[in-house]
Amino acid sequence: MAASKTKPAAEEPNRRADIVRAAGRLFHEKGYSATTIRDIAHAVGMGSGSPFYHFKTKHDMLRAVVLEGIGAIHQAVAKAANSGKAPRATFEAMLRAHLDQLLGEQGRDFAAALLHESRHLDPAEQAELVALKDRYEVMWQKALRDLKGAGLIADDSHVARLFLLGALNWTVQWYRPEGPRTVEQIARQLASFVIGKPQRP
Amino acid sequence: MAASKTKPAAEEPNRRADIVRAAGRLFHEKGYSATTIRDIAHAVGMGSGSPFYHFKTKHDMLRAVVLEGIGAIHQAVAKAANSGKAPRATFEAMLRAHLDQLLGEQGRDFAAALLHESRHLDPAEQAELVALKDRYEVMWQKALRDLKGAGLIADDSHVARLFLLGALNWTVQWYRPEGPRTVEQIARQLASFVIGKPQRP
DNA sequence: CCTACCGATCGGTAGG
DNA sequence: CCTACCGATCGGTAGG
Repeated sequence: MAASKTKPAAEEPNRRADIVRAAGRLFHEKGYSATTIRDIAHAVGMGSGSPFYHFKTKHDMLRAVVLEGIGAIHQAVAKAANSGKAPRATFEAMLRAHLDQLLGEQGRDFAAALLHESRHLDPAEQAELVALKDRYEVMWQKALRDLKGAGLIADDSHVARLFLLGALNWTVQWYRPEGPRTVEQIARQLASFVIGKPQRP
Repeated sequence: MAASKTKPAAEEPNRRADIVRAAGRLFHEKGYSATTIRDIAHAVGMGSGSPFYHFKTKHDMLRAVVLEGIGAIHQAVAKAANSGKAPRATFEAMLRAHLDQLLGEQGRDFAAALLHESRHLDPAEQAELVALKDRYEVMWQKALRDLKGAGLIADDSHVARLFLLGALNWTVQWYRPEGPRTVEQIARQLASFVIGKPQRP
Protein backbone atom coordinates (compact mmCIF):
# COMPACT_ATOMS: atom_id res chain seq x y z
CA MET A 1 0.00 0.00 0.00
CA ALA A 2 3.00 2.26 0.18
CA ALA A 3 2.83 3.21 -3.51
CA SER A 4 -0.74 2.85 -4.75
CA LYS A 5 -1.89 3.38 -8.32
CA THR A 6 -3.18 6.86 -7.53
CA LYS A 7 0.16 8.07 -6.24
CA PRO A 8 3.05 6.70 -8.28
CA ALA A 9 6.63 7.45 -7.33
CA ALA A 10 7.65 10.85 -8.63
CA GLU A 11 10.56 9.62 -10.73
CA GLU A 12 8.62 7.10 -12.80
CA PRO A 13 7.27 8.78 -15.88
CA ASN A 14 3.52 9.20 -15.84
CA ARG A 15 2.46 8.23 -19.32
CA ARG A 16 -1.18 8.84 -18.63
CA ALA A 17 -0.47 12.46 -17.74
CA ASP A 18 1.66 12.74 -20.87
CA ILE A 19 -1.28 11.61 -22.95
CA VAL A 20 -3.64 14.07 -21.28
CA ARG A 21 -1.20 16.89 -21.90
CA ALA A 22 -0.69 15.98 -25.55
CA ALA A 23 -4.41 15.48 -26.07
CA GLY A 24 -5.10 18.87 -24.52
CA ARG A 25 -2.67 20.58 -26.83
CA LEU A 26 -4.00 18.85 -29.93
CA PHE A 27 -7.66 19.34 -29.02
CA HIS A 28 -6.85 23.02 -28.57
CA GLU A 29 -4.95 23.33 -31.85
CA LYS A 30 -7.08 21.22 -34.16
CA GLY A 31 -10.27 20.55 -32.26
CA TYR A 32 -11.48 17.25 -30.83
CA SER A 33 -12.94 15.78 -34.00
CA ALA A 34 -9.98 16.66 -36.18
CA THR A 35 -7.50 15.14 -33.73
CA THR A 36 -6.79 11.45 -34.25
CA ILE A 37 -5.66 8.87 -31.76
CA ARG A 38 -2.58 8.50 -33.92
CA ASP A 39 -1.80 12.22 -33.51
CA ILE A 40 -1.88 11.83 -29.76
CA ALA A 41 0.02 8.55 -29.73
CA HIS A 42 2.83 9.89 -31.89
CA ALA A 43 3.02 13.11 -29.86
CA VAL A 44 4.04 11.04 -26.84
CA GLY A 45 6.13 8.57 -28.83
CA MET A 46 3.74 5.64 -28.76
CA GLY A 47 2.40 3.30 -31.40
CA SER A 48 -1.02 3.99 -32.80
CA GLY A 49 -2.97 1.59 -30.58
CA SER A 50 -1.18 2.16 -27.31
CA PRO A 51 -3.16 5.08 -25.88
CA PHE A 52 -6.00 2.59 -25.44
CA TYR A 53 -3.94 0.90 -22.78
CA HIS A 54 -4.48 4.04 -20.69
CA PHE A 55 -7.92 5.18 -21.87
CA LYS A 56 -10.85 3.11 -23.00
CA THR A 57 -11.98 5.58 -25.66
CA LYS A 58 -11.05 8.88 -27.28
CA HIS A 59 -14.03 10.27 -25.45
CA ASP A 60 -12.45 9.46 -22.11
CA MET A 61 -9.38 11.42 -23.10
CA LEU A 62 -11.51 14.49 -23.76
CA ARG A 63 -13.19 14.02 -20.42
CA ALA A 64 -9.82 13.89 -18.66
CA VAL A 65 -8.64 17.03 -20.47
CA VAL A 66 -11.78 18.98 -19.64
CA LEU A 67 -11.77 17.96 -15.98
CA GLU A 68 -8.14 18.96 -15.72
CA GLY A 69 -9.10 22.35 -17.17
CA ILE A 70 -11.94 23.18 -14.83
CA GLY A 71 -10.04 21.76 -11.87
CA ALA A 72 -6.99 23.94 -12.43
CA ILE A 73 -9.05 27.09 -12.93
CA HIS A 74 -11.16 26.42 -9.88
CA GLN A 75 -8.16 25.81 -7.68
CA ALA A 76 -6.31 28.93 -8.84
CA VAL A 77 -9.29 31.24 -8.45
CA ALA A 78 -10.31 29.73 -5.12
CA LYS A 79 -6.91 30.55 -3.73
CA ALA A 80 -7.28 34.17 -4.84
CA ALA A 81 -10.83 34.37 -3.53
CA ASN A 82 -9.73 33.27 -0.08
CA SER A 83 -6.75 35.56 0.21
CA GLY A 84 -8.56 37.73 2.78
CA LYS A 85 -7.85 40.98 0.94
CA ALA A 86 -10.28 43.85 0.40
CA PRO A 87 -13.01 43.34 -2.22
CA ARG A 88 -11.31 45.16 -5.07
CA ALA A 89 -7.93 43.54 -4.50
CA THR A 90 -9.55 40.13 -4.16
CA PHE A 91 -11.47 40.67 -7.39
CA GLU A 92 -8.33 41.67 -9.27
CA ALA A 93 -6.48 38.66 -7.91
CA MET A 94 -9.28 36.39 -9.09
CA LEU A 95 -9.21 37.95 -12.55
CA ARG A 96 -5.46 37.41 -12.69
CA ALA A 97 -5.78 33.79 -11.57
CA HIS A 98 -8.46 33.00 -14.15
CA LEU A 99 -6.48 34.68 -16.91
CA ASP A 100 -3.29 32.93 -15.89
CA GLN A 101 -4.98 29.59 -16.44
CA LEU A 102 -6.60 30.69 -19.70
CA LEU A 103 -3.61 32.38 -21.25
CA GLY A 104 -0.54 31.00 -19.49
CA GLU A 105 1.52 28.18 -20.88
CA GLN A 106 0.59 25.76 -18.11
CA GLY A 107 -3.14 25.75 -18.45
CA ARG A 108 -4.19 27.27 -21.74
CA ASP A 109 -4.60 24.04 -23.67
CA PHE A 110 -6.80 22.51 -20.99
CA ALA A 111 -8.75 25.74 -20.62
CA ALA A 112 -9.30 26.15 -24.34
CA ALA A 113 -10.43 22.54 -24.67
CA LEU A 114 -12.78 23.11 -21.75
CA LEU A 115 -14.29 26.20 -23.34
CA HIS A 116 -14.56 24.95 -26.91
CA GLU A 117 -14.56 21.17 -27.07
CA SER A 118 -16.66 20.09 -24.12
CA ARG A 119 -19.76 20.04 -26.27
CA HIS A 120 -18.45 16.81 -27.77
CA LEU A 121 -18.95 15.09 -24.42
CA ASP A 122 -22.07 13.00 -24.06
CA PRO A 123 -25.00 14.28 -21.97
CA ALA A 124 -23.99 12.57 -18.72
CA GLU A 125 -20.49 14.01 -18.90
CA GLN A 126 -21.91 17.41 -19.82
CA ALA A 127 -24.03 17.32 -16.68
CA GLU A 128 -21.01 16.46 -14.57
CA LEU A 129 -19.23 19.46 -16.05
CA VAL A 130 -22.13 21.83 -15.57
CA ALA A 131 -22.13 20.99 -11.87
CA LEU A 132 -18.43 21.86 -11.63
CA LYS A 133 -18.96 25.09 -13.55
CA ASP A 134 -21.78 26.07 -11.23
CA ARG A 135 -19.58 25.49 -8.22
CA TYR A 136 -16.97 27.66 -9.89
CA GLU A 137 -19.33 30.51 -10.65
CA VAL A 138 -20.44 30.70 -7.04
CA MET A 139 -17.07 32.21 -6.24
CA TRP A 140 -17.65 35.00 -8.73
CA GLN A 141 -21.13 35.52 -7.38
CA LYS A 142 -19.66 36.16 -3.96
CA ALA A 143 -16.95 38.41 -5.32
CA LEU A 144 -19.47 40.59 -7.14
CA ARG A 145 -21.71 40.74 -4.09
CA ASP A 146 -18.77 41.96 -2.02
CA LEU A 147 -17.92 44.59 -4.61
CA LYS A 148 -21.47 45.83 -4.54
CA GLY A 149 -21.47 45.80 -0.74
CA ALA A 150 -18.39 48.03 -0.86
CA GLY A 151 -20.18 50.40 -3.24
CA LEU A 152 -17.78 49.69 -6.10
CA ILE A 153 -20.30 48.36 -8.61
CA ALA A 154 -23.99 48.98 -9.08
CA ASP A 155 -25.02 45.61 -10.50
CA ASP A 156 -24.15 42.16 -9.19
CA SER A 157 -26.95 40.35 -11.02
CA HIS A 158 -26.69 37.00 -12.73
CA VAL A 159 -26.44 38.59 -16.15
CA ALA A 160 -23.69 40.96 -14.99
CA ARG A 161 -21.67 37.92 -13.98
CA LEU A 162 -22.23 36.38 -17.40
CA PHE A 163 -21.00 39.55 -19.09
CA LEU A 164 -17.91 39.53 -16.90
CA LEU A 165 -17.11 35.89 -17.56
CA GLY A 166 -17.70 36.53 -21.26
CA ALA A 167 -15.20 39.36 -21.38
CA LEU A 168 -12.83 37.15 -19.43
CA ASN A 169 -13.17 33.98 -21.48
CA TRP A 170 -13.16 35.79 -24.79
CA THR A 171 -9.57 36.87 -24.17
CA VAL A 172 -8.62 33.44 -25.49
CA GLN A 173 -9.67 34.64 -28.93
CA TRP A 174 -7.45 37.71 -29.10
CA TYR A 175 -4.65 37.43 -26.55
CA ARG A 176 -1.21 36.78 -27.99
CA PRO A 177 1.76 36.10 -25.67
CA GLU A 178 3.97 38.18 -27.93
CA GLY A 179 1.42 41.03 -27.95
CA PRO A 180 1.69 44.39 -26.17
CA ARG A 181 -0.27 43.46 -23.04
CA THR A 182 0.69 41.22 -20.14
CA VAL A 183 -1.85 39.06 -18.36
CA GLU A 184 -1.36 41.26 -15.33
CA GLN A 185 -2.27 44.37 -17.31
CA ILE A 186 -5.32 42.77 -18.83
CA ALA A 187 -6.56 41.79 -15.38
CA ARG A 188 -6.16 45.35 -14.13
CA GLN A 189 -7.84 46.84 -17.18
CA LEU A 190 -10.77 44.48 -16.86
CA ALA A 191 -11.16 45.45 -13.21
CA SER A 192 -11.24 49.10 -14.23
CA PHE A 193 -13.69 48.32 -17.00
CA VAL A 194 -16.09 46.73 -14.54
CA ILE A 195 -15.53 48.95 -11.49
CA GLY A 196 -14.47 52.20 -13.03
CA LYS A 197 -11.33 54.14 -12.24
CA PRO A 198 -9.55 53.31 -8.96
CA GLN A 199 -10.94 55.20 -6.00
CA ARG A 200 -9.32 58.60 -5.13
CA PRO A 201 -7.31 59.35 -8.31
CA MET B 1 -28.99 38.28 -70.12
CA ALA B 2 -32.39 38.80 -68.56
CA ALA B 3 -31.86 36.12 -65.93
CA SER B 4 -28.15 35.68 -65.27
CA LYS B 5 -26.61 33.09 -62.97
CA THR B 6 -26.11 35.64 -60.20
CA LYS B 7 -29.77 36.59 -60.08
CA PRO B 8 -32.01 33.59 -60.59
CA ALA B 9 -35.76 33.99 -60.81
CA ALA B 10 -37.28 34.14 -57.35
CA GLU B 11 -39.48 31.09 -57.78
CA GLU B 12 -36.73 28.67 -58.78
CA PRO B 13 -35.34 27.03 -55.69
CA ASN B 14 -31.81 28.07 -54.84
CA ARG B 15 -30.12 24.81 -53.97
CA ARG B 16 -26.81 26.48 -53.28
CA ALA B 17 -28.39 28.64 -50.59
CA ASP B 18 -30.10 25.56 -49.18
CA ILE B 19 -26.74 23.86 -48.86
CA VAL B 20 -25.19 26.87 -47.14
CA ARG B 21 -28.06 27.01 -44.68
CA ALA B 22 -27.90 23.30 -43.89
CA ALA B 23 -24.12 23.41 -43.61
CA GLY B 24 -24.37 26.36 -41.23
CA ARG B 25 -26.79 24.53 -38.99
CA LEU B 26 -24.73 21.34 -38.94
CA PHE B 27 -21.41 23.13 -38.44
CA HIS B 28 -23.01 24.91 -35.51
CA GLU B 29 -24.49 21.74 -33.99
CA LYS B 30 -21.69 19.26 -34.51
CA GLY B 31 -18.71 21.33 -35.56
CA TYR B 32 -17.03 21.44 -38.96
CA SER B 33 -14.88 18.34 -38.62
CA ALA B 34 -17.66 16.16 -37.24
CA THR B 35 -20.04 17.17 -40.02
CA THR B 36 -19.89 15.00 -43.13
CA ILE B 37 -20.77 15.85 -46.68
CA ARG B 38 -23.39 13.14 -46.43
CA ASP B 39 -24.98 14.92 -43.45
CA ILE B 40 -25.31 18.08 -45.47
CA ALA B 41 -26.47 16.31 -48.63
CA HIS B 42 -29.19 14.38 -46.83
CA ALA B 43 -30.32 17.49 -44.95
CA VAL B 44 -31.26 19.06 -48.28
CA GLY B 45 -32.51 15.82 -49.82
CA MET B 46 -29.59 15.15 -52.12
CA GLY B 47 -27.46 12.12 -52.82
CA SER B 48 -24.10 11.90 -51.13
CA GLY B 49 -22.00 13.25 -53.99
CA SER B 50 -24.28 16.00 -55.20
CA PRO B 51 -23.16 18.91 -53.01
CA PHE B 52 -19.95 18.83 -55.06
CA TYR B 53 -21.93 20.03 -58.03
CA HIS B 54 -22.33 23.32 -56.12
CA PHE B 55 -19.10 23.49 -54.14
CA LYS B 56 -15.68 22.22 -55.05
CA THR B 57 -14.74 21.15 -51.53
CA LYS B 58 -16.14 20.93 -48.02
CA HIS B 59 -13.77 23.76 -47.23
CA ASP B 60 -15.56 26.02 -49.66
CA MET B 61 -18.83 25.34 -47.88
CA LEU B 62 -17.32 26.51 -44.60
CA ARG B 63 -16.04 29.61 -46.32
CA ALA B 64 -19.50 30.40 -47.67
CA VAL B 65 -21.07 29.89 -44.24
CA VAL B 66 -18.54 32.10 -42.49
CA LEU B 67 -18.81 34.90 -45.03
CA GLU B 68 -22.58 34.78 -44.76
CA GLY B 69 -22.18 35.15 -40.99
CA ILE B 70 -19.89 38.15 -40.95
CA GLY B 71 -21.84 39.78 -43.80
CA ALA B 72 -25.17 39.56 -42.01
CA ILE B 73 -23.77 40.89 -38.75
CA HIS B 74 -21.98 43.74 -40.46
CA GLN B 75 -25.05 44.77 -42.38
CA ALA B 76 -27.34 44.70 -39.35
CA VAL B 77 -24.99 46.64 -37.10
CA ALA B 78 -24.12 49.17 -39.80
CA LYS B 79 -27.78 50.02 -40.16
CA ALA B 80 -28.04 50.65 -36.42
CA ALA B 81 -24.81 52.63 -36.38
CA ASN B 82 -26.10 54.98 -39.06
CA SER B 83 -29.50 55.59 -37.56
CA GLY B 84 -28.55 59.15 -36.59
CA LYS B 85 -29.65 58.75 -32.99
CA ALA B 86 -27.84 60.02 -29.90
CA PRO B 87 -24.74 58.04 -28.80
CA ARG B 88 -26.38 55.95 -26.13
CA ALA B 89 -29.41 55.07 -28.24
CA THR B 90 -27.17 54.25 -31.19
CA PHE B 91 -25.00 52.06 -28.99
CA GLU B 92 -28.01 50.15 -27.67
CA ALA B 93 -29.35 49.67 -31.17
CA MET B 94 -26.00 48.26 -32.27
CA LEU B 95 -25.95 45.86 -29.33
CA ARG B 96 -29.45 44.73 -30.22
CA ALA B 97 -28.53 44.24 -33.87
CA HIS B 98 -25.43 42.21 -33.06
CA LEU B 99 -27.34 40.06 -30.58
CA ASP B 100 -30.21 39.55 -33.00
CA GLN B 101 -27.80 38.00 -35.47
CA LEU B 102 -26.03 35.94 -32.83
CA LEU B 103 -29.08 34.65 -31.00
CA GLY B 104 -31.99 34.98 -33.43
CA GLU B 105 -33.21 32.12 -35.56
CA GLN B 106 -32.16 33.72 -38.81
CA GLY B 107 -28.51 34.21 -38.18
CA ARG B 108 -27.37 32.19 -35.21
CA ASP B 109 -26.05 29.18 -37.12
CA PHE B 110 -23.94 31.37 -39.39
CA ALA B 111 -22.77 33.47 -36.48
CA ALA B 112 -21.84 30.49 -34.34
CA ALA B 113 -19.95 28.91 -37.21
CA LEU B 114 -18.17 32.21 -37.74
CA LEU B 115 -17.16 32.42 -34.11
CA HIS B 116 -16.16 28.81 -33.55
CA GLU B 117 -15.36 27.07 -36.82
CA SER B 118 -13.48 29.66 -38.83
CA ARG B 119 -10.18 28.38 -37.50
CA HIS B 120 -10.57 25.41 -39.83
CA LEU B 121 -10.16 27.74 -42.80
CA ASP B 122 -6.75 27.84 -44.41
CA PRO B 123 -4.45 30.85 -43.85
CA ALA B 124 -5.50 32.76 -46.96
CA GLU B 125 -9.16 32.48 -46.06
CA GLN B 126 -8.38 33.41 -42.46
CA ALA B 127 -6.72 36.58 -43.70
CA GLU B 128 -9.75 37.43 -45.80
CA LEU B 129 -11.92 37.03 -42.72
CA VAL B 130 -9.64 39.08 -40.47
CA ALA B 131 -9.96 41.97 -42.90
CA LEU B 132 -13.74 41.77 -42.72
CA LYS B 133 -13.68 41.56 -38.93
CA ASP B 134 -11.43 44.62 -38.75
CA ARG B 135 -13.84 46.56 -40.94
CA TYR B 136 -16.61 45.46 -38.60
CA GLU B 137 -14.81 46.51 -35.44
CA VAL B 138 -14.26 50.00 -36.77
CA MET B 139 -17.95 50.63 -36.24
CA TRP B 140 -17.63 49.74 -32.57
CA GLN B 141 -14.55 51.89 -32.28
CA LYS B 142 -16.54 54.86 -33.47
CA ALA B 143 -19.49 54.05 -31.22
CA LEU B 144 -17.26 53.90 -28.15
CA ARG B 145 -15.52 57.12 -29.13
CA ASP B 146 -18.89 58.84 -29.37
CA LEU B 147 -19.92 57.51 -25.98
CA LYS B 148 -16.74 58.86 -24.47
CA GLY B 149 -17.24 62.18 -26.22
CA ALA B 150 -20.68 62.38 -24.60
CA GLY B 151 -19.13 61.66 -21.20
CA LEU B 152 -20.93 58.33 -20.81
CA ILE B 153 -17.89 56.08 -20.52
CA ALA B 154 -14.38 56.70 -19.28
CA ASP B 155 -12.50 54.26 -21.47
CA ASP B 156 -12.79 53.75 -25.21
CA SER B 157 -9.46 51.95 -25.62
CA HIS B 158 -8.78 48.96 -27.83
CA VAL B 159 -8.92 46.59 -24.90
CA ALA B 160 -12.23 48.02 -23.70
CA ARG B 161 -13.68 47.21 -27.10
CA LEU B 162 -12.37 43.65 -26.82
CA PHE B 163 -14.01 43.26 -23.42
CA LEU B 164 -17.29 44.53 -24.83
CA LEU B 165 -17.21 42.22 -27.83
CA GLY B 166 -16.29 39.37 -25.52
CA ALA B 167 -19.30 39.93 -23.28
CA LEU B 168 -21.39 40.21 -26.44
CA ASN B 169 -20.12 37.13 -28.24
CA TRP B 170 -20.09 34.99 -25.15
CA THR B 171 -23.87 35.25 -24.95
CA VAL B 172 -23.89 32.43 -27.50
CA GLN B 173 -22.68 30.13 -24.72
CA TRP B 174 -25.46 30.81 -22.24
CA TYR B 175 -28.44 32.36 -24.01
CA ARG B 176 -31.46 30.08 -24.36
CA PRO B 177 -34.47 31.22 -26.40
CA GLU B 178 -36.78 29.65 -23.82
CA GLY B 179 -34.90 31.37 -20.99
CA PRO B 180 -36.09 34.30 -18.88
CA ARG B 181 -34.42 37.08 -20.86
CA THR B 182 -35.26 38.50 -24.28
CA VAL B 183 -32.57 39.67 -26.67
CA GLU B 184 -33.91 43.18 -26.18
CA GLN B 185 -33.41 42.94 -22.42
CA ILE B 186 -29.92 41.57 -22.74
CA ALA B 187 -28.96 44.45 -25.01
CA ARG B 188 -30.26 46.98 -22.50
CA GLN B 189 -28.54 45.28 -19.58
CA LEU B 190 -25.24 45.18 -21.42
CA ALA B 191 -25.54 48.87 -22.18
CA SER B 192 -26.09 49.55 -18.49
CA PHE B 193 -23.20 47.29 -17.59
CA VAL B 194 -20.86 49.30 -19.81
CA ILE B 195 -22.25 52.78 -19.32
CA GLY B 196 -23.74 52.57 -15.86
CA LYS B 197 -27.26 53.47 -14.90
CA PRO B 198 -29.20 55.67 -17.35
CA GLN B 199 -28.53 59.35 -16.83
CA ARG B 200 -30.76 61.32 -14.40
CA PRO B 201 -32.39 58.49 -12.36
C1' DC C 1 2.96 -1.07 -24.62
C1' DC C 2 3.73 -2.85 -30.00
C1' DT C 3 2.25 -4.85 -34.46
C1' DA C 4 -1.05 -6.09 -37.41
C1' DC C 5 -5.38 -5.70 -38.51
C1' DC C 6 -10.78 -5.03 -38.74
C1' DG C 7 -15.09 -2.85 -40.34
C1' DA C 8 -16.81 1.56 -41.02
C1' DT C 9 -16.71 5.83 -42.87
C1' DC C 10 -14.68 9.73 -44.96
C1' DG C 11 -13.98 13.48 -48.96
C1' DG C 12 -14.04 13.42 -53.45
C1' DT C 13 -14.55 11.59 -58.54
C1' DA C 14 -16.36 9.36 -62.87
C1' DG C 15 -19.66 8.70 -66.05
C1' DG C 16 -23.70 9.40 -66.96
C1' DC D 1 -27.98 16.14 -59.87
C1' DC D 2 -27.63 10.46 -59.05
C1' DT D 3 -25.19 6.00 -58.56
C1' DA D 4 -21.37 3.56 -57.86
C1' DC D 5 -17.10 3.65 -56.45
C1' DC D 6 -11.97 4.87 -55.07
C1' DG D 7 -8.04 5.31 -51.88
C1' DA D 8 -7.22 6.95 -47.47
C1' DT D 9 -7.98 7.12 -42.87
C1' DC D 10 -10.48 6.52 -38.73
C1' DG D 11 -11.44 4.45 -33.71
C1' DG D 12 -10.78 0.47 -31.69
C1' DT D 13 -9.25 -4.67 -30.91
C1' DA D 14 -6.47 -9.05 -30.66
C1' DG D 15 -2.72 -11.44 -29.36
C1' DG D 16 1.16 -11.11 -27.86
